[in-house]
Amino acid sequence: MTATPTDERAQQARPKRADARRNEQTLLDAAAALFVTSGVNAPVRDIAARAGVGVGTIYRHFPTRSDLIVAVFRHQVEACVAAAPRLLAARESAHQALAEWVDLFVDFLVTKHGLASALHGDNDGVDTLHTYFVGHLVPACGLLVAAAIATGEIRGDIGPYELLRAVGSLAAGEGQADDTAAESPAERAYDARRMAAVLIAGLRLS
Amino acid sequence: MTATPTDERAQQARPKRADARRNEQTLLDAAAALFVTSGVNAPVRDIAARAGVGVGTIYRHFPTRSDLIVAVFRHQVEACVAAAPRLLAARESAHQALAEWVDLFVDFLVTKHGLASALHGDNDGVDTLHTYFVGHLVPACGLLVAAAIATGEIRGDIGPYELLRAVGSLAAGEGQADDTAAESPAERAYDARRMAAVLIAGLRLS
DNA sequence: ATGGTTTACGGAGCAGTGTTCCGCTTTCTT
DNA sequence: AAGAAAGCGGAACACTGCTCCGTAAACCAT
Repeated sequence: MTATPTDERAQQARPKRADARRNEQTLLDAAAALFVTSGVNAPVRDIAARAGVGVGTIYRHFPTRSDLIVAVFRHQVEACVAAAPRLLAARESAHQALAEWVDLFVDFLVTKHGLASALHGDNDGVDTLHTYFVGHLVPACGLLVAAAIATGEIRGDIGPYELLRAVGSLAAGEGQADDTAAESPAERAYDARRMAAVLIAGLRLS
Repeated sequence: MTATPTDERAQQARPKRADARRNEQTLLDAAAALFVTSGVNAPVRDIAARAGVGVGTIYRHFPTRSDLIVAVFRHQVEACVAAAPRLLAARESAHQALAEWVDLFVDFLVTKHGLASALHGDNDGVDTLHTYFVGHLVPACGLLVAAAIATGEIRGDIGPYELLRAVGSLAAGEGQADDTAAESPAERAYDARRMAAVLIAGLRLS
């Protein structure tokens, strides 16, 4: 244990092979493209084929599908996290900031085919995905919730975790077979943003 | 087309064979039992094995998984439908009746492994399931919503269909890996009933 | 350059799904 | 009892996720 040089991983214990780095990026691009057209549950073989690699290569770089999804959406999640304090500072009311942030979050989820559903872990290795999202977004959401509680705008017995889960669930509902162009008054199509807004409204103290 | 006797199907054009009727019931029992232990996505082979029939027999009686699910839960859905007018008559406030009915509905969904998720149609032949639920529950929910709108208790721009979908989505969120026995104030575990209640509260006119 | 070592790749193959199809069995009718 | 109709069983196919290991590529020392 002399100086444990391996701890200094930042000093590239040994950089990955060139083709490995190239393949990782290629895979990310292929996955991102396929996620748009076929949703986050696109077959592994398809992603591999699109990237021009074998399936083994995918599993080496991204052991579980969650790892791949997280890698693809990392930037957008971080942007969402960063928006929380910004909104809080820019808006007059904390509740208003929370509402807008939730809208942002829902927008992010519904524009990715099945991302919200994937969060719901029907599958097995979804832990990574869930953990990542919770780990990053709960603090951001918590900031806004705490602020709104402090100003007495919303009830104090709802935690950011459950709120996030609820909003995520509402977002998962969108994207079904809903071609009722009729738009009749009482049978309006499902809109996750609207329902999320209702939920946030329900947080208010009477 | 003389008298078209086949139209009078109620007059048993020709009753199903005895073994067919027996198998259908056996399958329903087997499916119900397996749905409890393994969720509504239990493998077709398992259901067939438990009923002691071949997989072909399942597909003959229930062409899609939705048909089977609908058949298994028909009674409970009808009970839920029947509860709506009863609650409306028994409660002072329409909003209160709506809240209790939603609670009933959420309870029904969360006690069936993955039923709510199945409603969310990741799969293909979920149309039947979705159609059945919507067809029966939207009117029931609509009754309560209309009453609450009429009394001026809730906003008038939310339809029963989207409300039902939202509640179903919230219910789908429950049943994850959530063993946080800690129950810390801000990180409370997800409870679909609580969140559904918040949603219903959000319907109120300020 | 060259040889040896390490790293990474490819894709065949396994296991678990849903779904179809058709020869055989059971039931019903006469 | 015999023929016809209805129903059954499960092999077989298609499509998944995932593993494993022989082979190829990249790297490093000389």
